[in-house]
Amino acid sequence: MAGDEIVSRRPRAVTIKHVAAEAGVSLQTVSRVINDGPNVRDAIKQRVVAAIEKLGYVPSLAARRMGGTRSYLLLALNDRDRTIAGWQSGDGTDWVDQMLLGGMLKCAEHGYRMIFELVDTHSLHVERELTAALAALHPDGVILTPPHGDNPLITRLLASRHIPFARIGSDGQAPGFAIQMDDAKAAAAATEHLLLLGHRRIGFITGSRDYSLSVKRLVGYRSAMRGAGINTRDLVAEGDFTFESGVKGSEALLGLGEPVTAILASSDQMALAALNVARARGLEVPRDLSVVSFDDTPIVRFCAPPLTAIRQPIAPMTATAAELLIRAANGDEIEDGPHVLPFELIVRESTAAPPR
Amino acid sequence: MAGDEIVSRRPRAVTIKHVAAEAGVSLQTVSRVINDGPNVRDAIKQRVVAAIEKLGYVPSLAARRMGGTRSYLLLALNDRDRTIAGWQSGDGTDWVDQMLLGGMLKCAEHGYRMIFELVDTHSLHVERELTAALAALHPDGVILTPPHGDNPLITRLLASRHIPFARIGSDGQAPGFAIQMDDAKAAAAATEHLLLLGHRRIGFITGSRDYSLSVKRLVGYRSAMRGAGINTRDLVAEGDFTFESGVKGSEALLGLGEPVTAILASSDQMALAALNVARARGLEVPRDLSVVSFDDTPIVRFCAPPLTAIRQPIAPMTATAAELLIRAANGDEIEDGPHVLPFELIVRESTAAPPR
DNA sequence: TTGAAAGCGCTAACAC
DNA sequence: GTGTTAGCGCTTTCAA
Repeated sequence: MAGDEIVSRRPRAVTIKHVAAEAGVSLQTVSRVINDGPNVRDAIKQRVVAAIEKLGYVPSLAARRMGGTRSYLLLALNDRDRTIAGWQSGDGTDWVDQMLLGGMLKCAEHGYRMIFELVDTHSLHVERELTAALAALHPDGVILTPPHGDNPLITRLLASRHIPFARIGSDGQAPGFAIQMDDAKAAAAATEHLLLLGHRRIGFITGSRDYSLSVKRLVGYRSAMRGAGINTRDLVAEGDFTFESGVKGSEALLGLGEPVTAILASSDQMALAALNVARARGLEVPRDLSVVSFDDTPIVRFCAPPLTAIRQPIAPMTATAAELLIRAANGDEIEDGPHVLPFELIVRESTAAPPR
Repeated sequence: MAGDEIVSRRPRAVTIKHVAAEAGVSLQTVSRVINDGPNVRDAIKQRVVAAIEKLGYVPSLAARRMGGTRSYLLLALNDRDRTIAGWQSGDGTDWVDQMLLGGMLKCAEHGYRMIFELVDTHSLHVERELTAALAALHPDGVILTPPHGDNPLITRLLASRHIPFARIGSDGQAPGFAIQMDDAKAAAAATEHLLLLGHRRIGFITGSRDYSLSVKRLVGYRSAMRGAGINTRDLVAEGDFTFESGVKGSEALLGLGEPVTAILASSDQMALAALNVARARGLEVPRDLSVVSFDDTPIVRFCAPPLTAIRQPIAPMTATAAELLIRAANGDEIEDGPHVLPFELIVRESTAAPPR
């Protein structure tokens, strides 16, 4: 170990200086090459690139953030309570996974990282929590998932600080990039699928009021029903996406004087609940009752019977969010939204013609 | 907007300077308070804390990393191919979610963040990929999930750079903190559960050879069978955790001259495959065939019938990993491992006495 | 027990 | 086109 006294405690990594020395140019020139800046002759660029290759140089995010105006970080915000509850109960929802799939991979393409955080949308401290995360990380953009995109405390704070943000599954009439699927059209499509099978008593279980998309889905369902000349007065049950609320809603709809023959549920958990309630009442799905889910999560594919469902493009929406934010950080002009991504109606074995 | 010319383009956040000025002390004193350092009188500490509160100051991670020796970042590494394939196919595995649950929340307790990355364990570029992530982020520690913890290219690189790392589900005889459940004992427990029900022809489908825990599970199964005086010569099928390999393995085991009456599968996907193969052969579970899964993921709870399964403590293991790494970054002495966390055998409806 | 000075690795602004 | 300088917000080191 002779000579090792010279080795500093903090092992020095390859920095821009080493590259500059290796290529025989100034720091600034290396910086320009890294950032694809103008005013570098091709020959020099080659030399720098070669030096970077040779030394295996990768710039430090922290240093870039300190020197410059960007952090190469995107912050993805999810609702704390709902997310943790879902993880702990193992509810089988893959929202977060799909977000990672879309967001992480898109970030990686551009040298960005996506950092996941949980904040309490209902807490009085939302602003404090968010401020703290912003101060610690200085993200170049923030991705808001429902219901955060509909929370004015959050959107106003972000807007006032001029931090670009994207709202997934949230309305177009506000600051921030709106990225959505057409929830109304999706609900209408699901309803029409049931109408086409011959159903007329089609019940709808809504999502939580915190989510603007809950309303849009209800609107889509109502318009499809109205188009078929059916009154929906007694056919709507209020839910909040949870299994329990799905149980309540299903029982209400199946306990009507003239019970429903089909249930369109605004979440996978509520659809599963409908399945359970039906079974408890001796109803067979889809023979006696058709069920449609609004989430196409793994469990609705593996449950018995596999459920007909609307597939939300969560990964593509998150990828789009990341891309818009990165482009915004690059100073690009972004086309006006809302950015609407296509849904899919996936027909499986939980829907059939009504009994009789 | 008069006076706004003074506002810089880059909106200045609250920094340590502001806090120092507000409290009437030097930067250094504020830094000491933030870092819980020694040599600060209580009265002064109070003043600083009050100033921090008042201004809503939160230190910038990037600046702390630049100035000091730590980044307050932990890097969690997952296998790229397997993870992405799982996300895209919606296989219902909640490994990543459970890691986030355990890791993120533990990090948050200590002002740390966990950053998720995917690297290709089989690629020739593992080292390049990992080096790049290390250079960009300078994490204070790395969490390795299977099979990365068993990849010497990765562990050696980390060890040589003196970056603390934790290996989840990997063996104790190597550098890095080993965090595991007792895979052998778990396999034995599952086997004994089946033996107790009266089974003797118990088939086992192994996991991928890349994973050291695959071997340990096989060992546990074998020892339990040996204890019951049963020869396992024809009872072991090789799988790789995937559904397809589960189909193959199940078919082999059910196609034996004297077919198995129970299958212990090393993953949820393979257990599901066993269920499918059984159904295709007109076998009813658990009447004609018992099935035990080695993952307790949401789908094995929602499938029909819900599967008896070993529950791996993924969230607690990840939390432990994060905690050990953070303590290591704090310079604490860490007790010798391996750190073994308890598993659970959860009996559901897929296991019963053998036919006849 | 406190403060002052230096420097981390990079980018921005400007000079050449 | 290219290089020089200053400074980002902290921690470290050393002096007081």
